[in-house]
Amino acid sequence: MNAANAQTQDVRPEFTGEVQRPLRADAQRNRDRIIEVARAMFAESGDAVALESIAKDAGVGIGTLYRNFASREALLEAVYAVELEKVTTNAADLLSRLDPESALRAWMGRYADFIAAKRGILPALSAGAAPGRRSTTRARVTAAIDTIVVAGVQSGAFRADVIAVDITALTQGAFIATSRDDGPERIARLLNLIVDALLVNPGRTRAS
Amino acid sequence: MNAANAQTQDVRPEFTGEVQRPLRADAQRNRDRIIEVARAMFAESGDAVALESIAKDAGVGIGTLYRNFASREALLEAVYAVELEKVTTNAADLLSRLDPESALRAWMGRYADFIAAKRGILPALSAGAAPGRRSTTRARVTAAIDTIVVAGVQSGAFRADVIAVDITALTQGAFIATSRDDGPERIARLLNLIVDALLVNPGRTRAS
DNA sequence: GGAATAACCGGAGATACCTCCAGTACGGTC
DNA sequence: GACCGTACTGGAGGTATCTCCGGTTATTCC
Repeated sequence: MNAANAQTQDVRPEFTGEVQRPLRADAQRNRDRIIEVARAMFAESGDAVALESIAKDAGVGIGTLYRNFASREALLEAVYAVELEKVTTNAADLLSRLDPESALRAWMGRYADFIAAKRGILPALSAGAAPGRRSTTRARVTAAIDTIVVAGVQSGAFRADVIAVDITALTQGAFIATSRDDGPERIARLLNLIVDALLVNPGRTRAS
Repeated sequence: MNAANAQTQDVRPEFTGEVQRPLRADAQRNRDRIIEVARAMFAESGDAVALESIAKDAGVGIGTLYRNFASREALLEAVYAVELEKVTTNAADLLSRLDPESALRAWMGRYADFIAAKRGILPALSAGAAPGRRSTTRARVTAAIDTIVVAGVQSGAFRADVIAVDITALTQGAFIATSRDDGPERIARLLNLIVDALLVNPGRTRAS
């Protein structure tokens, strides 16, 4: 059971925009309906909803749900993809108006707000780190961070030996390692520490 | 495993703040046997062992296992408690031989080695962050880190506004947010970033 | 030693996750 | 509009987690 074939190439990446091979019309309908129902049920009943009840409400069998979303985490990713997109695409905008350090802090603040509102996505973040899995969430977040990091390195504000993917790991790790009970100021402190670690000259921004 | 039992005796699941009566003799025997069997099976078959098979091998019902360990994570914590203790008690020793920064780096290295060897404990770390749960693992790790952090703040090497529990969160987050596939150098990079964030004058240790 | 009474046992059962595959129906072709 | 290949369906079933409670022991008190 543990030596299952990890090469399920049939797994379709959850990508809202582009489609690599169009689904059959009925399949696309089912897929859309599952996401829609899942979003509604997650919003109403929290993140502990049974996948079977989502499938039932969407009028499909559990098998159909699992064919589209290989795991609960994959479904979570798809459900929150639209809202996450707003956060990630914001990086370039922030960067055009702020210096890299401020942009990174601002971006992380928005990301933290998103996570705070959608804590149900945390299992997807954990799963994104797992060996075999592909996480589009993680890839998008890393891309957003990379935009800012590159700018910061070029401007000389950030250390040159820093990699965006490491910042993603630390940031998501900070979310996972804290709970809802910890207030937003706790998360803010952790994120500030992470940003401080990137700065060539961190002295000036240290306060609190 | 000779004197291992004495160590796990007082790690009762719930602490109510009151003095707790010792377990009944048969209950204590069962509890010890469960931990012993679990340790053996985790070591042999990895962390995906069914709890029912652990209970069976220990000669108890699944109900008895769950009465002693409210979840898989609680059992993992108990199993690895002895080895974790070696890591946490090491902090004071390192501190007596090294400056705070070096001690922290060395300690984190040992902690990382422990995690790498016992990756099965990671779910317990995640669970330790959950709202209602009490994690003795997390408390012990934080105590160890605190020892070093306090020394570093006093010596002026570390920022004064830093809290051990935040370092615990970032450190454990770094473990959770990476996978076994990421080599040890990946973890080392993340841990170094965390330590750098604490330093008042980080410039000198930055190399790579 | 022999009740009395907590404390503890253990496994059946409820629930959820995920897999598998025989059957169904879509969409291109003629 | 009928045919055919195949993409897709859906739910039964296997496995694991965790709960519940009638029954069984250990311990205490006489």
